[in-house]
Amino acid sequence: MKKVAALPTKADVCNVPCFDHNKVGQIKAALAKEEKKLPELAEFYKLLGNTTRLKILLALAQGELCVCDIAHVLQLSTAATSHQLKLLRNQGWLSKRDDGKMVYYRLHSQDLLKALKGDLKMLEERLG
Amino acid sequence: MKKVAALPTKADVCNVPCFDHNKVGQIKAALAKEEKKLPELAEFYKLLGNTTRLKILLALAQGELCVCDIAHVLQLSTAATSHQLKLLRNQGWLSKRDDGKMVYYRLHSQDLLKALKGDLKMLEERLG
DNA sequence: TTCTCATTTCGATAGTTGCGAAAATGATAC
DNA sequence: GTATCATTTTCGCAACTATCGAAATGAGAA
Repeated sequence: MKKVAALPTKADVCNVPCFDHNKVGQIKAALAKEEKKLPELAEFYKLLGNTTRLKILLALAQGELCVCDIAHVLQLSTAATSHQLKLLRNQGWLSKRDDGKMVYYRLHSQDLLKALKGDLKMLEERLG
Repeated sequence: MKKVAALPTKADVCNVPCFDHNKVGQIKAALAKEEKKLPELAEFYKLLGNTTRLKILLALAQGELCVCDIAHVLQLSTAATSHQLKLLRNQGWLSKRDDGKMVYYRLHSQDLLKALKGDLKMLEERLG
């Protein structure tokens, strides 16, 4: 019966004639497994959905940099830069190295960069 | 002189001693080319930074679906579903096919799905 | 101590988002 | 024609989020 939680009563009979029980059930089943990973994937994409953070990643692709120099590349305050770096660090994409007063950041691995370049290439190559 | 717009005067002499002119200049030059593509890339990631839209894409990976069935898979109203579909369509990732009153959506190509699966795999495989 | 680079906390503002309600569209059926 | 149906669109909002400045705090260097 009630497969749809949001529409408690007569959802499948009266309100939504086009609703195909079987198909929807099938799709839901197929999605069930992948569904668990979607929040993490979405968080990942949210993190990358920002030009400042993308710029940081591309800058660090050139080698490690101190916060101050990153800030100058971004033309941003060190506080704001530090905040963005923290977001990237929190999801495990950056490593830091302390050297006296300075802190140097670098990419934790090349995997992210590879994915990023792959996506960019896909965007550039598509027709429409 | 004034390379940094946000810090009009004496930015490079007094306020920011750690600032390495050469390095920053190098990085900026290296980024110049890729920088133009970043807004588009960020828009792409923003679009994917949402579990509902990711779910739509995975659902359509199974084959074309009408709005109504997608809405049921998502447990969302048709209006809300239509809105999300439009966002995906606007960036060229979906095609639609009219059949009488119904409208069927499908993935415009498999490229997006491939990229998505690639990113997901990368997330799953990383150590940290 | 004092200076410096970096981080963190707080706060505010600006901006975005996701969706409901309702009107509009466009096709079918009667 | 009218009625109905699936979808789209417009409007608007309430809630959430993001980004950053200012200032306090850490932590190392001199």
